[in-house]
Amino acid sequence: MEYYTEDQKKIARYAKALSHPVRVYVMEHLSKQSCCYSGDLSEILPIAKSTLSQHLKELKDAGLIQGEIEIPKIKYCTNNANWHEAKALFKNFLSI
Amino acid sequence: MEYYTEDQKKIARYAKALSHPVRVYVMEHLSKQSCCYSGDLSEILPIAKSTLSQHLKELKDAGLIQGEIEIPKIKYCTNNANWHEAKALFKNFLSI
DNA sequence: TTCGTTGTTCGTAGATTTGCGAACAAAAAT
DNA sequence: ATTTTTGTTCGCAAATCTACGAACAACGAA
Repeated sequence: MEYYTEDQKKIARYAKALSHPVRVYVMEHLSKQSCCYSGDLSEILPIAKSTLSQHLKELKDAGLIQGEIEIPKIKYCTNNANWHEAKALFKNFLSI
Repeated sequence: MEYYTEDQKKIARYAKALSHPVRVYVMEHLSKQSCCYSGDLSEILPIAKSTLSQHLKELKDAGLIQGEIEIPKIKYCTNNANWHEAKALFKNFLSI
């Protein structure tokens, strides 16, 4: 038996990914410049590198961002397909 | 030192409130009929009454809903001021 | 080869979340 | 006074989240 729609589950999943100020910050940052390096964020945010890495992994697991190796760094960009899906889902959900 | 803006913190707070399918379901349900009773939801959703009560409390603590005593029931309604704030914040954040 | 840079993964700790049933509280109905 | 209805709170367990430093991996530079 399915009690929740796929959309409801997706909204909850994306909302969970955005349920921490660091991750909201990152997504907002990426909205402005589409890509950035972990090191850039690490200099700005008051958290350990390892903690930041975990937050980025959380966003990556939710599909909102993706990493691209650019030796010796990793370039993080928004995953546009999923980001647009998230936007559309929220737009509908919030009846905006 | 403030690292995150108030808006970022609010978005994270509201997102956290919406980070579970049950709570997305409830808000969607309330969007359609503005108010409902805990018992109504309890008949629909496959969770214990006590668990549902916790989810409603979570939404209440986040400010998205409010309860009104209507003996012997409690009528839950959306908290319109905060729901609109949440909409506006997400709208801006998602650049919709 | 050794060093420096970048960022992940590991190990750990404490807090929070999710879930349930049982117990409880408030008030109307019998 | 007892029962019924409605929903919360308590007590507990398991899982997840957040955070840190230390250790590690990959690779270019010296």
